[in-house]
Parts: sequence; C-alpha cells; structure tokens
Amino acid sequence: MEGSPCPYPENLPSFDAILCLHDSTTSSFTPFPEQYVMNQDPLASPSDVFLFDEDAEEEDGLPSTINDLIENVTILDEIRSLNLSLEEGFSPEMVARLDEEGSSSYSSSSSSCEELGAVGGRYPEDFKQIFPCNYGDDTLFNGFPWLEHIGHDHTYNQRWSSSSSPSLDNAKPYHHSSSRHISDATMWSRDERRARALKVPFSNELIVNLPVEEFNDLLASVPLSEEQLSLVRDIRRRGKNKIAAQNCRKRKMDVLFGLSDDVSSLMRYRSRLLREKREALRNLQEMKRKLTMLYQDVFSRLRDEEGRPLNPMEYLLHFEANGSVTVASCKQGAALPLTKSSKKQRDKKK
DNA sequence: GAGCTTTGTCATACT
DNA sequence: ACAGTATGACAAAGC
Repeated sequence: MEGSPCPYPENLPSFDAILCLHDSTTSSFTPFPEQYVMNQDPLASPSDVFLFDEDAEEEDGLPSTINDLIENVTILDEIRSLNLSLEEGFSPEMVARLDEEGSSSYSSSSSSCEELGAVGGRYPEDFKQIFPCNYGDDTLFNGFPWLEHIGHDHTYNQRWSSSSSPSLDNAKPYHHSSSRHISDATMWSRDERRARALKVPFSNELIVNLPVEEFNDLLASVPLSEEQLSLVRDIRRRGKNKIAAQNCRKRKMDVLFGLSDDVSSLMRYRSRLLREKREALRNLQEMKRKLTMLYQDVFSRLRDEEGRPLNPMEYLLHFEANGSVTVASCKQGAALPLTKSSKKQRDKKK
C-alpha cells in the first residue's frame, strides 16, 4: 500500500491554525496524523467507532469505559496473533510436514484430493528453534511489536528462500519418521515430491524463480516427457501463485492496519474538535458575561429626562456603524441618541 | 469433534 | 498469445 489516502476533509483548518486557538493545556496534542495507536477493532467501521458517547471519552479521545478497555486488550491479542503469519523470513515450506501415509501412497498421477488444499497449520515448536531470532521477538518495537512487520516496508516481490525449496541435488532420500523433528524429507512440498516421482532433473526453486527465457532454455536443454513438462509448468505456476498469495495477504493486512490507523487518527481529531467546541462555548459564555456587565455599567450611568436611572430591561443599546451609540426603548422603539458628547452631558448631570 | 487459523491451490480477471 | 500478478474462494492441516 502506498500509504492510505488522507481521509480528512480538505476544507478543515490546518492544525497549526487549530493549535493557535488552544491554550497551553491543549499542547499535549501531537501533530496529525497520529502515530499508530491500536485502540479499536480494526474491523469496525468508522461510523461505528464514532458513535461512542462524547461525554464518556477521555481527553485523548479514547473510550474510557472498562468494557472498552477490556475489549481493546482482546483486540490487541488478536492483532498480535495476526503478526505471526506476517513475520519476515518465515518460510512455511520449511516446516510443512508430509502426511506420512499420504506420502507413501502418493502417486505421480496425483489424486484430486492432493491437488487441493494446503499443508496448513501453524508453525511448530521446532520452527522457533530454527529461527530463534525471528520468532516472538517482541522487544524490537517499543509499544507495538506486532506491528514490526508492517512498517510499510513493502517487500512483496521477494524471492523464495532457497531453504524452502531445497535443490534435488542436495535432497536426501525420504525416510519415515514419527519424530516431530523436521527432517530433510519433511521440508519437501508436494510439488517437490511430484517432481521427484517423475524424476524431473531441476530443483523446484529453479523452476519457479528462473526468468522466463532462462526457464524456457532450461526446458529445451533437457529432453522431457509431456508429463514432466506439464508438471514443471504446473510447479512454476503454483510457485508463482503461492508467492502472489502470500503477498496478497500481506497487502491485505497492511490495508487493514492502515485503516485502523486512520480510525485512530480520526478519533483523536474528533476529540480535538470536541475540545475546541467546548473551549469556544466557554469563550462565548465569558463574552456574554462581560457584555452583561458592560450593559449594567452603561445603564448605571444613564438617566432619563427626569433624571431617573434607565431600566436595562426597558432599553436597548444600538451600536451604529459610524461609531455612535443610541438607546432605544423596548416599548416605544424610539431611539435616543447617545453620542460621546451626550454621554458626557449626561455624566455631567450626575 | 467443532471452530479457528494458516497456507497452498484453483479459477478468473487483469496487466 | 503467453507469462505473470492479484485476489476471492475453497480445502487441508494443525491447534
């Protein structure tokens, strides 16, 4: 993913401008967009996420109820488990165990059952021993180690690990083993077994990874039967597709995490806007209070024709564009000019 | 044994 | 036309 598009309205004020409106208590805002914060279900739609009660949220815009926290912990575990499948350097072929019985009964004609499905399953304990530095190293990334593989390092078109498809030249004869330890034989994929059964003189790694011209040269260099030729082409197609599927899944996860990132950022942005709204309302109340006091001050100095104080409830002040101020009776609507001079005169009367 | 996850494979559309 | 890529769907295997 080339970075998810910014989901924010273009007509919103810049954050610098927003920050100018804040007092010092709001300086804890981090620049937008936020760094990744996993605090919501990555699968939740934005509309769902934004429905939580505005009064229930903390200043940072995160849900504050215990239920939310518990839910978030669960989500973190889910995300963490997702990580295992995306660790760089993992090569499932390394640990794909042969189905011992299936292997012994395997024939080159390939039953339809064997044509479908995957070796499947999770990485065995042995795998941790084989790749101790890749497995479960949560200390690499502070805070969110399960995001290490994301890092938006899109190395999708990586070649197969050579160890995942050992060359037939180096292959040792398959022997049955009831041990869970990964033998050389268990590292062979079904296609490798098929190639071996048909005595294909190339390694699967070569078949899959060779550029098309060299691949064709390779096929032309050795006389192969139709069956062998067909298998080799299938192996190449399946190998390419396997890598494509791995990349596709990795991309999908990147998109998912990107969307989750957007949700987090939007939640914080929403929180910021709500805080600004509250601040603006506070300012409005303060201005109203000051205006009321000013009114009271002005009316305390005004007197009617008979020298009695004007009732603020019965008169209104009108501020003209030219700077003059008039006093209008609420009842009669007649305006009494209240210029600076007249105000002075009235002040003198006092 | 059901349910979930992971991964390989197939089919198909697209480049 | 062919090779390769992308991706949804499915199945197998392990947990």
